[in-house]
Amino acid sequence: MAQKVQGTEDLFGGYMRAWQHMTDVARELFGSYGFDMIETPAIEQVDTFVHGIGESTDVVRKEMFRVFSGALLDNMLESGSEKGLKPRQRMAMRPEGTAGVVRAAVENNFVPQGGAPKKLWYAEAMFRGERPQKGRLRQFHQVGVEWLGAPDPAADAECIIMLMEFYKHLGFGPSGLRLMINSMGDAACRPAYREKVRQFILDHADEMCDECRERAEINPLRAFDCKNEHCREVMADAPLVHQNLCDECAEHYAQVKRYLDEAGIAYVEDPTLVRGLDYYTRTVFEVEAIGGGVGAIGGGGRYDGLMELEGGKPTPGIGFAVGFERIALALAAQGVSLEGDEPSCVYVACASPEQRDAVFSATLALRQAGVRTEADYQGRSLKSQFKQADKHNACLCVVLGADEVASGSATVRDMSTHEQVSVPMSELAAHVAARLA
RNA sequence: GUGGGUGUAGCUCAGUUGGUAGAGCGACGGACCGUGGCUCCGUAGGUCGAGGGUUCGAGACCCUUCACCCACCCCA
Repeated sequence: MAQKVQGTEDLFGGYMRAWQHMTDVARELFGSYGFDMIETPAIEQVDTFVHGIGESTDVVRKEMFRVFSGALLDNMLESGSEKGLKPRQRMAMRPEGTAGVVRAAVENNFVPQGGAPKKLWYAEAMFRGERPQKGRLRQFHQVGVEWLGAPDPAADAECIIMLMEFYKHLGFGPSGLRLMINSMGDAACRPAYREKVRQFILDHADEMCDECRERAEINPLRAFDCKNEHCREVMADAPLVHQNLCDECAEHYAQVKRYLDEAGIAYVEDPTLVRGLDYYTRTVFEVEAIGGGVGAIGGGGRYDGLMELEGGKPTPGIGFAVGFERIALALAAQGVSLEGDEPSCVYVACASPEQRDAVFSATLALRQAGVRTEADYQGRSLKSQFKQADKHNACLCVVLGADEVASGSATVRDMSTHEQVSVPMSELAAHVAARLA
């Protein structure tokens, strides 16, 4: 039997409705904050991700699905190298949303010199070549926002407020989430801090794991996240970012916190919070679901240097992304289901096959009146048709039998009260539509 | 990439020291034949993931393979 690709899922039924519900909530909430929807291509040039996400990150180094045309791939296999390919021939499936949106912003000049900020949101599939496990797929879905051209710390705070509001609308209780924030500094202070941490690790190299020694050169800040207990102990004495922020970054961070306090947003400051994508500057944040065992269900931050990395003019930016699959798991762990029932409908039944044509006419009229209508297409008995009506969540059942057809009427049964009324066929659609309204 | 686990009816699973498969739920049908959700009765569904081996005989044992799940890493 044909099989789906590892780590991918078919979205259908209640699960599909859950994803749609999430995007509906996003459209409404983000729309009220002035965000417009954007859809960027699922494939981009590799360089778009390398420049944005960072060459040293795991996401870029080993998790991107590279894409080549068949002919190109044959040539590469023959020559044993992808050298000589033009940049636009080197493509990858997007592993996250920000790089592509920022690329689109550069290309379409969304934020012209002196122009107003651009606020965008998206709901798309992302692709990462990881081993699947709980809350981790190779093709998964994210909803995210990007707010470009707004350096004000109010933007950071509003982003976080909107994110927390989003979780609330999806059904998370106030105690079900933990928001963590941090500042990573900027081009003025991060390099020096990074060097301090690098030096610290090198000074304690003999006490730390191999991985952390490697991290010293590649991404020293990541050593704070090491799972090795001893490394954690050592890193507890490492210089913290808060004492090493430049004045501008310190004030920005303080202002963000003041705004969050005013909005009544609970947060935990985590000086070791280091997001895995290199483009972040200053404010970073992450949201964890308490229980459910899926870890982070959303995160984001400021990326004031990213537009330049993608070849645009210096333009500040901030955004976040949340994972649909993980949110569904986390909510389920808290006893909340995102999955909706099949919407209710009107079922048209016939007492015997002689009335099949009348059923056809009635369904036609009902659907033209905008009513979600179901009928039998297997020649089932009337009893069985009623069972089907139940399965389809019918609120009304229209019955057409010999008597009804003879008198030009229809029997309309209310499925919950069992009340039945006779309605002239010519008024059926209007009658049903009125009762559903 | 590393480590652990599981693959038996549509679903969740049981299958005892090897004797060619069962339950619950679901589906379908029926309970005086133009009326559902409850109850009762009945019916149908399985190349036991795939291939090979040991054996008189394997769902159970061995090998190979595929798929999925979980954990590490990293992240949503």
